Amino acid sequence: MNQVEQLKETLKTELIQAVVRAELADEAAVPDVVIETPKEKAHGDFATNLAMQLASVAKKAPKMIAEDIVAHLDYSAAGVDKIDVAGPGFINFFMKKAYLTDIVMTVLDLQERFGETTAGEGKKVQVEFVSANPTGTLHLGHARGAAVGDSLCNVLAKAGYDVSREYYINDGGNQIDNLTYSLEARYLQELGLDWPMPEDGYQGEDIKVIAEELTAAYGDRFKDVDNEARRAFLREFGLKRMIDKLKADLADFRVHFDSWFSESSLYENGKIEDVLKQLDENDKTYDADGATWFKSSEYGDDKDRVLVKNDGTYTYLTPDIAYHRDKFSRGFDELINIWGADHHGYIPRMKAAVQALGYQEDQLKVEIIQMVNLFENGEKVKMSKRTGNAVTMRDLMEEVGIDATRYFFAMRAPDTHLDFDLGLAKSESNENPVYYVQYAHARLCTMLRQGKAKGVEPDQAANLELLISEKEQDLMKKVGEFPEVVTDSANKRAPHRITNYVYELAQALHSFYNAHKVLTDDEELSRARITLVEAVRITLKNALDLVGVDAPEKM
RNA sequence: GUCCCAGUAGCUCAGCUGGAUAGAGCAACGGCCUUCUAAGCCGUAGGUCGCAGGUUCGAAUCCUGCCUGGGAUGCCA
Repeated sequence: MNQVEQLKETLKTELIQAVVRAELADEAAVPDVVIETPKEKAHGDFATNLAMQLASVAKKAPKMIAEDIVAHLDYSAAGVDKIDVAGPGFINFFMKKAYLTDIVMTVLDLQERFGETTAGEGKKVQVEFVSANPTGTLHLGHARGAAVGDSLCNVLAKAGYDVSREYYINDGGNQIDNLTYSLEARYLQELGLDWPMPEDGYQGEDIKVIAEELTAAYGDRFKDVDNEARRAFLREFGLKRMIDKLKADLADFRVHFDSWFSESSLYENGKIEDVLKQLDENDKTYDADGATWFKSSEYGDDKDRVLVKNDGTYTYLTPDIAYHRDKFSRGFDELINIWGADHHGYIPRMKAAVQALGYQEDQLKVEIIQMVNLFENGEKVKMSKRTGNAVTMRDLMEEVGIDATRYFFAMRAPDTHLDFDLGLAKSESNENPVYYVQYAHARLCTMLRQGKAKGVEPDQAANLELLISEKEQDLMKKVGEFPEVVTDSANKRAPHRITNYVYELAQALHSFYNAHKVLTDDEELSRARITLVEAVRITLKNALDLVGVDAPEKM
């Protein structure tokens, strides 16, 4: 447990004791004590609404109750310096300041581990994200999903979950046949044959590029073989190329998966048959109109869903159910799926499937990534200037850079529509929040460098008692919030809380920087401040790591 | 029709398991570089939290209804 949590726990315990001593209520009758951090500094370091909550139990006015509690509180045990009763019955606590300097010491102690919490209790969580079809390039929505998914994984891991990242490769359906036929056409055209593209084939440049690679490597070796043999080869070749490209794009975006799960493996291992059998045994399927149906409406879905079509093939849902069963069989306590908004209507049937297989509904969590609209100069950007096609993830990375792209996507709640301002993301000015926070880190590094040159370095033995100004204390307080922010962000599966925090920390740093000179003639004070500077640097770096943004040492 | 998301300052958004005077950035206006990076800081101004009810000591936050914008609703994947 970190300082701030520790402090709050102690305060809670002492408050309950005070309530009992004041004979306001039995220990069992005391409601859950909520300790909040007031927005207003005049309202102290912490505050509680306990007196208001007790009003009905103690049958007294909240203000009187508050006075009673305060009168019976053991200040020194609670670490409290001063107390105010204010407003309708709030109790405001001004804490002894030693806890702030303890925070700095802890950061120096823990280094890159500062911010870790135990909220996840080691639970095994799998996060499946991106999972774009291996038939094309990654676009805006995928980029957002990648940024959010990866950041969420980082946050969950920091909060004590055992996290596994997985990409589901949809290589089983007929879109792969389509890919094969498209590649076949491009390949044979490359060899001079007049071979038509399939009707809804993939027209993209990437297929042509693969066809060129194919002829460069194999020449006309697959020209005069029978269709089946040629297609089997092209299928495998094309798929591998597409997946390699996805991996490369994602790696450049600093996103790495622990596993790439192949849909077609479910067919090969008979896992689809298995899951159909299990659903049948659980009495969750029936036959009608020549098809096999899943009784998803038993679990709140709008209607039942087809699993096996009347032509004997599976719908998309069927392998997906087998896939989720497989995930659980690998021992995960919880599954998180990050899906594009176009899969939104799919949630109830997947949750139904999970329950029909005997798992709890909330063991599967689905986060929806809402649409991204690109803007430049107030106008909507639909096409890439470079290619004339839809804007891809790689376009974004190249045009605005990885840091800005990842920061901007991590910055907003995932399930809200996002307006991405290209001009803003590209601008190297104070309008751009990415530069603001990176600049803060660079500043910290500069001070540390110059301090080192003068022999002033961070020191656990520094006299931090000297850090008594408002800006210094604000900064220490902000640093101390980090573990709570991590826990909160993980619990709510909301990585944008991290970018909010990063911004606030940078703000507190810049404000401090302008108010005080760190390296002065006063060696003792300089040492204390440079120690604080180091703690802030570590915290800022740790937080930026969570959202996959670089922390530069110079700008 | 049903479901989901959004509606908060001129713009982009935080805040939403109820709490004190609703926050930040940008834009506007006024200050601060002989000082560790001015990609920064300090200040001023800016609001019927979409509308109407309800619950509560207390509602941007919870409930109901409505309005506006976006999206989802296949024996496609």
